[in-house]
Amino acid sequence: MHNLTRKQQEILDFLLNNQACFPHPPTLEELCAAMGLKSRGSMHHQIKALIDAQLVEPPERKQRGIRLSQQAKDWAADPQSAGGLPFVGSIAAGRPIEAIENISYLAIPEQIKTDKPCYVLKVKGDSMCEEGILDGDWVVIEQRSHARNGEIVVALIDKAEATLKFIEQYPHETLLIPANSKMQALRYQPQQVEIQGVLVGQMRSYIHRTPNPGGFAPSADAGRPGD
Amino acid sequence: MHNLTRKQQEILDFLLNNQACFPHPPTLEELCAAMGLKSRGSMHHQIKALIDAQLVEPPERKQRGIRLSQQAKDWAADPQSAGGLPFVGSIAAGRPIEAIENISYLAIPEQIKTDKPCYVLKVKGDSMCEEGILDGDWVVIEQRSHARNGEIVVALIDKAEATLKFIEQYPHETLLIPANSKMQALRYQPQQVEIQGVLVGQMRSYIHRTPNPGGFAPSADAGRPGD
DNA sequence: CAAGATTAGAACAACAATAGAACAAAAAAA
DNA sequence: TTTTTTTGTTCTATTGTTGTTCTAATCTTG
Repeated sequence: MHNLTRKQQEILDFLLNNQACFPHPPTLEELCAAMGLKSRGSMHHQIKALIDAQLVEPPERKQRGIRLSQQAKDWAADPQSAGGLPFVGSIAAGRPIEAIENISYLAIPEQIKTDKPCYVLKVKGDSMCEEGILDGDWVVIEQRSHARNGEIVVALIDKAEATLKFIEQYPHETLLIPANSKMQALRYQPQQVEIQGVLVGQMRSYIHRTPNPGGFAPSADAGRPGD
Repeated sequence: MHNLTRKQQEILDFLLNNQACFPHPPTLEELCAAMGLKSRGSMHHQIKALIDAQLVEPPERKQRGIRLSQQAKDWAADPQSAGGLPFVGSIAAGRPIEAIENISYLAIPEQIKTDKPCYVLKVKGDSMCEEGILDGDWVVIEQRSHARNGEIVVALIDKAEATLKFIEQYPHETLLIPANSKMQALRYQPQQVEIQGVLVGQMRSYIHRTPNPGGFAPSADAGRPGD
């Protein structure tokens, strides 16, 4: 996350500190003037880096000036949560993602996330239990809109329901496959299924967990030698 | 671990104490000026040692200034237990814990650890797969020598083999119960089993994971309609 | 003294930052 | 509408900065 050069940091700090000074988002030229540069191209080079770092909104070929991303503003408001990933809500098969009100940030170890933008969801339900993803687990999702077959994705179905499943995409249908032998794979038209991210990490707390959850209670007599 | 020379310690202290003074991470030259050296090369010689000691981020030929590693910052915040947890090795059922040479420290989220001393192990084997603990997962273990029935523990058997299992302790025997229906519970005399810690957290990376691991591959024909 | 630590200084390669030109899309003006 | 201006984008060449390596000299410590 902190792979900014010193100049990029300087520009970012400038944008954060002088946010109020500009009535409208500044253009490249205005920024050049404000920071003493003579070439728009040079400034763009720096801004591009900030866009890649998700700190400035990508303008998508419109001309509306340089605007800081929400992430950058959050980061300024709460430097503590720097590097943390947003915990955006919980996902239960068959419902929209249940967003939480106060977005909090979790410090996620490098090992279970990627360089790209990620977010965290809490899992509800057992549709992936045979993959070791249980009710109450956190999952780290890399934000992207495409996936390879066999990956586990957050899929939005008919723009209404969100679910965490294995995905298999074929020309004329998309399969969403649970990891629970009691459940069936779901068939959809490709255009019904919108990928919202791909699973890159998972974690679980055993601190407030009931000893034997999830229907996988280890029955003591399973293989228990007779006396 | 800390085989630093005097000068190296001095520079490290300087970096720790003056962290706030530098708006951006200092360059070698700035550090020279701040500490009264005249040669970048000399400063680099010292910084190199700190990089080797994992106390300064390796810049990988980028130019983003001298930045302390997370480990160094944690160490400063709490010299006793350095924020991150020690990753001490891997545990496979039926073998001693396989210690690794260079103990590294992982930053573990608050949510999956406790206030008490913890350490991290990598899991090998599928003996707990039905509890959602798969081969290759990391587990966070709270260091203690007793457990309640139904907790998952790191148990040392006959002072030789280590294993991760559910525990059930009775006056005259101790059961170590896997979460894998293909495996059997193990019976021991209480004095044969030494508890080395209790599971408090777990995490998993899907980044370098083969799509369908662990014998729980989602068979695409489970519920898949015929074409 | 001898070994190791520290330093200055030069030289180098990789990277970063810049200006400037040219282009395309959007917005504004005619 | 058409024309003009603004704005973001891309590209190249140039310059400056930074980390790195090396050598030799100096300092410290047992």
